[in-house]
Amino acid sequence: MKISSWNVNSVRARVNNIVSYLKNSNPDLLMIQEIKTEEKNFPYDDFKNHGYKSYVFGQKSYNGVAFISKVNIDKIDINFIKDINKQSRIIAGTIKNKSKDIKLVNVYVPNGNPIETEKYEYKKKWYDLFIKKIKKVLANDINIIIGGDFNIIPEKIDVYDHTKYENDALFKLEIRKKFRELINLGFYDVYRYFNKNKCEYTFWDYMAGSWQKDHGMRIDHFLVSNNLINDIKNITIDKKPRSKIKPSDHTPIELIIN
DNA sequence: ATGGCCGAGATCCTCGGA
Repeated sequence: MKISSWNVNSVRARVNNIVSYLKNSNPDLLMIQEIKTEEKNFPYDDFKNHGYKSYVFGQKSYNGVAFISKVNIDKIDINFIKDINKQSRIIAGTIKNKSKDIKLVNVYVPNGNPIETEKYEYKKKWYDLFIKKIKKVLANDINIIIGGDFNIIPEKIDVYDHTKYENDALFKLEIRKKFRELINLGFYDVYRYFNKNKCEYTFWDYMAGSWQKDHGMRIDHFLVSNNLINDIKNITIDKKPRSKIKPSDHTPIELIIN
């Protein structure tokens, strides 16, 4: 089974790119973030025409997450944490793979910049609430996949020039520690597990010719609970969608489960 | 060295993103 995650930066502006990705890459399930629209304006039919059912947690203009899936997703949960700013940032659900129930958590974590503002405080609080909730979930569900835009650069190797990001909400030590804290509950950063020293990115800013210069960062991740790691066959970053006309600034990351 | 974009939504600019 192929599960992908992609911050699409507006689902309505990206319908053609998303459909083309579904046709070319054929994921069984795609987690998308930053859909920037309410459920009532979600382009359900465009994906339905290609055999995908959508499960949406939207918001007007900002944020919003969804599953686009060929496999059935049960127990959809749009109240995973109590978001202090009432923003639509997490949709969870359960799928069956072989005989295992797997809990999927699709996240769009707050950016947090600039750091001397409420936005950064919100990001830290959001992570604290999320970590607390995941700890609770682990008591009942042993097979968990957390995918999405974590807005964290885990290590120096994960950004084109780490010296520029020491005081950035994506790379501050304090925020990278939240990522470690989450992983230490019992998860693997799957990309890094399979690629010990590889330098690849999932995001390139629209500005400053970042894509052309490969000034990117790895901020979109798949974490899987320890129980699942031996079921993971591979993980890849597909750079093609970032090179298309009218691209998102992020590109998909794809997880293959046996 | 520096700065360079894009989407939504209500106008002809602001906010947010990373």
